[in-house]
Amino acid sequence: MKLPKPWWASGGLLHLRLLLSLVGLRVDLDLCLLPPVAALWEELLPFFPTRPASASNPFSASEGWGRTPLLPAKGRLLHEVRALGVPFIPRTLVDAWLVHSVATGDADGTHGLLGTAASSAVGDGGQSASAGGGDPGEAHSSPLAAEEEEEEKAAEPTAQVPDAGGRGSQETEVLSEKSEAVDHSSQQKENEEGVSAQATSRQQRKREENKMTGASAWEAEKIVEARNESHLHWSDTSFSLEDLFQLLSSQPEHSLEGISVEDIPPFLSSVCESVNPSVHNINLNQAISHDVNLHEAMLLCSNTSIRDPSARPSQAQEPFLQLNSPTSPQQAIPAMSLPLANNQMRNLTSQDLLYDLDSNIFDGLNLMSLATGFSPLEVSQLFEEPDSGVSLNSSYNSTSLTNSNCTFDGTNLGAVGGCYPEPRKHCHVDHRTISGFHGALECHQVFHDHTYHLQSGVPEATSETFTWTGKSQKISGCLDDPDRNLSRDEERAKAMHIPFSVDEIVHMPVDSFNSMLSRYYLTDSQVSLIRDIRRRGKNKVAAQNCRKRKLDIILNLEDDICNLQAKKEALKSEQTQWNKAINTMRQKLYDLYHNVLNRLRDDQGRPVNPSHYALQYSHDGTILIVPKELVSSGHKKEVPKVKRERN
DNA sequence: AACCTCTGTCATCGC
DNA sequence: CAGCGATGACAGAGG
Repeated sequence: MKLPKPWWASGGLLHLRLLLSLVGLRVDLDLCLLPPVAALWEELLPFFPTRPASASNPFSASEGWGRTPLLPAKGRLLHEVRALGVPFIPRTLVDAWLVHSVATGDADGTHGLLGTAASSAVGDGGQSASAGGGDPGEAHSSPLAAEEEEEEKAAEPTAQVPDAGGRGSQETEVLSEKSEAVDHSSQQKENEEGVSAQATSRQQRKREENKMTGASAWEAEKIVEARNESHLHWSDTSFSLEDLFQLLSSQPEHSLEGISVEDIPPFLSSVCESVNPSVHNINLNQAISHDVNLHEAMLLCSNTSIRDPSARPSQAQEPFLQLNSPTSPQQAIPAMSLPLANNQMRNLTSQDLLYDLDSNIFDGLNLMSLATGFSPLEVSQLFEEPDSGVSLNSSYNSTSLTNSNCTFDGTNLGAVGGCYPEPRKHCHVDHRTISGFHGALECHQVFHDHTYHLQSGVPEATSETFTWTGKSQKISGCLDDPDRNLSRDEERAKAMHIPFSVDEIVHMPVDSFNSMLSRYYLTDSQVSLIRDIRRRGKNKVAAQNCRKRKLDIILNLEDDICNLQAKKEALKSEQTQWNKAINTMRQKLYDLYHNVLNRLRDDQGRPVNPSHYALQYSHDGTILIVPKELVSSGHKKEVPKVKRERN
């Protein structure tokens, strides 16, 4: 029978990963332990593009999607385990391997990953799993004998789906490596050659199966061990789609049961509902059939009602990269609405603000992604919840630095040229009152006029009329009073019979002043006094302007303090919201963790006690299911890699 | 009387 | 070099 082109060769594995992510099983568990996955496969399979038309049941071996000889290995392994009297009856190949390796005390090399310490651990786990029980009503009465029979049948030659350079070749290689001692690379190279490789692998498998049936028990055990080893290698690579089918088909009591979306772990549902509480039905079919990326798929439930995915096709792809992009921060967080306007985001702290936020928040996201096994992209979706209160686009009404016009250069200050601050004439500013401000948030926008009017030619701007405080007011009020108290210079000028007023002397232009001195006959003392009066007068105005500028600088600095404090408060509020979101995510992670562990079943269908097993995330991206005793006893490095998935 | 603020003045610097 | 503005420092007036 000519088999169709393996559809996983054209992106099927991506669909697999997408599906696993959708069902919240990014952690690569032993999938045969998870009946809902099989159910989900059954439901989602029609949406894969090149699914063979004849394969109405992908789990059926008769359609060419049959099981590999891995399953007989499992059967024999189970048989051995049962013969060893291990109380914990494994339901999966991995469990069988674990129990077998422990019970046989093979603690070295590949088999001894658990170590001797694992013996009691697994035993306890098995007992506790039996004792811990869970729901006895869910107990599956799956006789091992029937399973073994089925697996023995599965030892028959089955057509291996060719997969040029794919996982099929790896399996073929695995199956034949013990009997033929074929080099991996050469085998893979052969498989890449197409039909000839397919025929070769088939012949090798036949030979091995013949060996399996005809070999002695010792040989069979060696083969089992070899397969266990190869299974480790195989699991080191990844979990192929066909393997999934085979494992699922090895447990017919699970493969066809309970096909419903409800079997999907609640993680995705919670995510979608959190994004849009009104949307309760997850359109998984749409998510899959559209061949969307994971980000969009997880947002489909909300995109249909909230956003138009086509409106921002690029935003959904690399939000984190865009977020760190200094060019378009408003695009960086399209769905988030932090309480800062986009322009203010640029104006205020700009990239530093975003960087600080990113380093805190998205480090947290990345950490969470590490902890959960979800990508930061997926984790980030949780923060797009509209009810999270985290908003990047919501307007943040604060006085910005740009409005403060904190420019202290001489041009804006108007210092050069001797300008008076016009508003100061009409608005008496009590600096002590303003200085009493200690960063209260109710600080107002202060418009400081830094322009100082020219003194020259402006008689009202003289020292006598300048209404600053105290003495100046007294002086200005006595301008036209002949009995007013004269200033010292006025008194001196009056005593020296200077024919000009002090105001004229001070504010007269230099040329006019010089010509005036030349036109009148004046003694040297008079000229000296006139020059001193002019000098002191000008210096007095200059001192006033200087003090005014100094005051304005102080006021501007206080405004800056006010603005910065307001921003600080806003950032604190923002941080609080992010912390809430992180806590929400942490709780979801906790729930997901227990949800995954609760889906594990022992041989009697009872849930595995989550208190005895743990998901261990290693640095290389693998996720291990290990007994907690091993984790706590510090044998992490000896823990066998039950399953792994590489992102 | 002590303290503070305001103002004027001087000395100095830089343009 | 003179003129001028800016500014620190000081002193006196006034509160």
